Amino acid sequence: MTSIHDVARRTGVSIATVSRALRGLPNVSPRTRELVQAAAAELGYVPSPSASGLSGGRHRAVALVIPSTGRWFYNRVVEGADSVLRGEGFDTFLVILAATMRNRQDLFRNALLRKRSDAVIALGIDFTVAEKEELRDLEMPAAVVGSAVPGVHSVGVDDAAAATAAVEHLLGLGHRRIGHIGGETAYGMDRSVGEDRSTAWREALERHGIAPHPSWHGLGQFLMPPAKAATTRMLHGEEPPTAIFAGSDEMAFGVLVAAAELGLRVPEDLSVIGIDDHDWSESYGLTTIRQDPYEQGRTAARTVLDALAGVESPILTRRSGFELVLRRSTGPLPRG
Amino acid sequence: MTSIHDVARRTGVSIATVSRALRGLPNVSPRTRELVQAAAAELGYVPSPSASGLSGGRHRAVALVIPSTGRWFYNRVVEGADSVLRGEGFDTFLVILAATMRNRQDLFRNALLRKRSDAVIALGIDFTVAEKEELRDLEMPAAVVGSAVPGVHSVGVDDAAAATAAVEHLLGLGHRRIGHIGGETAYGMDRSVGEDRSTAWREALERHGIAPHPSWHGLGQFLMPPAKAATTRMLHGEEPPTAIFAGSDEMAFGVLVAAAELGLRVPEDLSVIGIDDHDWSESYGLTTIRQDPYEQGRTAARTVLDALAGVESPILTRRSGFELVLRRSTGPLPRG
DNA sequence: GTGAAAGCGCTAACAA
DNA sequence: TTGTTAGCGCTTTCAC
Repeated sequence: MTSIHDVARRTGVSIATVSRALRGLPNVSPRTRELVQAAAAELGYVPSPSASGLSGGRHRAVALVIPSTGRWFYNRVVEGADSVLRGEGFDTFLVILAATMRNRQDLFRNALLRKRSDAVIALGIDFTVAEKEELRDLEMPAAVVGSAVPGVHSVGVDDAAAATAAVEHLLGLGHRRIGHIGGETAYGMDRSVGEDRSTAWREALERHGIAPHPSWHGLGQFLMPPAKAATTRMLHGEEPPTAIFAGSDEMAFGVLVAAAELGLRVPEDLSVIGIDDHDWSESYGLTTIRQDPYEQGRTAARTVLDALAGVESPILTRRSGFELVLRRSTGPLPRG
Repeated sequence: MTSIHDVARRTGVSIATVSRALRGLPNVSPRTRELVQAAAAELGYVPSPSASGLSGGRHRAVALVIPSTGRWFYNRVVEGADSVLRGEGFDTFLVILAATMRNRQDLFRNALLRKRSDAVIALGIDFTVAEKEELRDLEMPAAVVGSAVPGVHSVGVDDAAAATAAVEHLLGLGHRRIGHIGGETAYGMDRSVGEDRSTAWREALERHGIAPHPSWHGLGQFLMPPAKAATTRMLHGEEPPTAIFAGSDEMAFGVLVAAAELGLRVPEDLSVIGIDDHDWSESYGLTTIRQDPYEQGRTAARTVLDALAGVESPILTRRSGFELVLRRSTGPLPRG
């Protein structure tokens, strides 16, 4: 494993100069810098993260905290964040909050995390009050993806607006009995995302003078199987809806499967809309509100990287865009 | 950030003793050890991975190399591996082989990876010959999940056997026109997994005197959308199959969606079987060959951890189990 | 059973 | 512009 000394020896300069040259610091003559860079490349030298972490406090790693690996959204964010991090020479290490609460004690106060990484990106997590404070008081850059935490950088769609757009689409098609499969109860999930979407659904209906029937609100935990089950129950209820707004595309898939099993045609008998534009949505012909988690991950990564570089942007809550994608799963309310 | 010195001061012993006590090394009196452990707990002391990495060469981290985050199988393996790693105090850091080849140069020779982690777990990767050698010659423990690499620890199902079981199931139901949606062409994937399954399909048919029609073999890239597209083409061909064996459940979902769109009833008009037992398969009523990637991840993690502890097991290729899970997507060939 | 001291490979003053 | 030096927080001889 070649060290900084090897590069120094090879170039005839001191290790301090090698360090400066390689990190792009000033006070290095262009010629020296070139020489050093050439030697480093030739020798395949890569600075030891342990050593620089110890001495300079820079570990060249950021922690990515996710509730689980099981949802499309998280995976996309992880890939997005990792792509810019790796591009800048940072490693990404994963903190998966398993179903067991164990890993979650003092989540952000956790010394290991702090001793190993330079920044934290946390996604879609239903933070406790204590955790929000920990996050805010963390002595390193942090960003959250999904929901806003006061005092911390965040990226995400405006959930209320996105959900409203979905419901308005159904209302515009003439539907009035509009059900909703929400995700707000899942453990460890960002509660506010699910709640904001559900609240927006309810309020949109009420604005149009519709009082949602209690059976129109099902709980899908942001997962396909429970969404399917909830939909089946809903469609068996009295006054079944003619349209369903699912809080995520994965839940919308569950709605579609449930409908198919009951022999309902989509969109003739039931219109379905989701949020996300999952990789599979086009194949399902699912109408949805598209958002871009990959880009959100990239933005979060850039934010913490900027902060590490001293470029502290004042913008705290960043809203990423969304758009309605029309496909085959929604249609006008048939004249009854 | 409390350091080893704080613990030493608090206990009145030297830092060397603290180090020994905490790591469970011999030559520490029981009483001292207790005192040290108590003080460490009280102070919330966690050894700095950078420092121990630098001095002792133990980083307490393992690299998890995955092609992408987009497939269920990988995610399950990652969660499984992470669960045991974290349990032993190791961090998991991710190396995602993006679609761009960039990250892949000298994959396992990559100094950064070696300077940061104690072991490597690589999954489902279509290794080049050079990479297989790098992996074998790596001066740290390694394990692969999915396919066997000669000379390296590996875990995975016997793909040929699992695929054969799937096809035999369809044959047993009387089907003879059995199509296959395979995954062997996807970039960056472990080619042998897809190929082994496809070969097994072909051989099973041939053993029964059936010459598979060329149109019966579609390419699904281990992803749902291309699997759906390939299925649609296959079912539109001459001599459409009465049953389809998909190389993974995600591809089987694509088959189901394609069939539904064409108005085919499952299993009356088309039987479908997959491999995996994906989280969603039960909701789809999909008959499948179940395997357990979570457990495979755990096994891989234990293997490298054992090796790090000096317990080098001689078993190189570990076969993990599979079983047929009967659901509603397969049925007897209707008498034509 | 325990401590002192030398390093691991870097970064960050401070000199020159 | 460059080099020297003192750590960063541990592990690991080697003494005691």
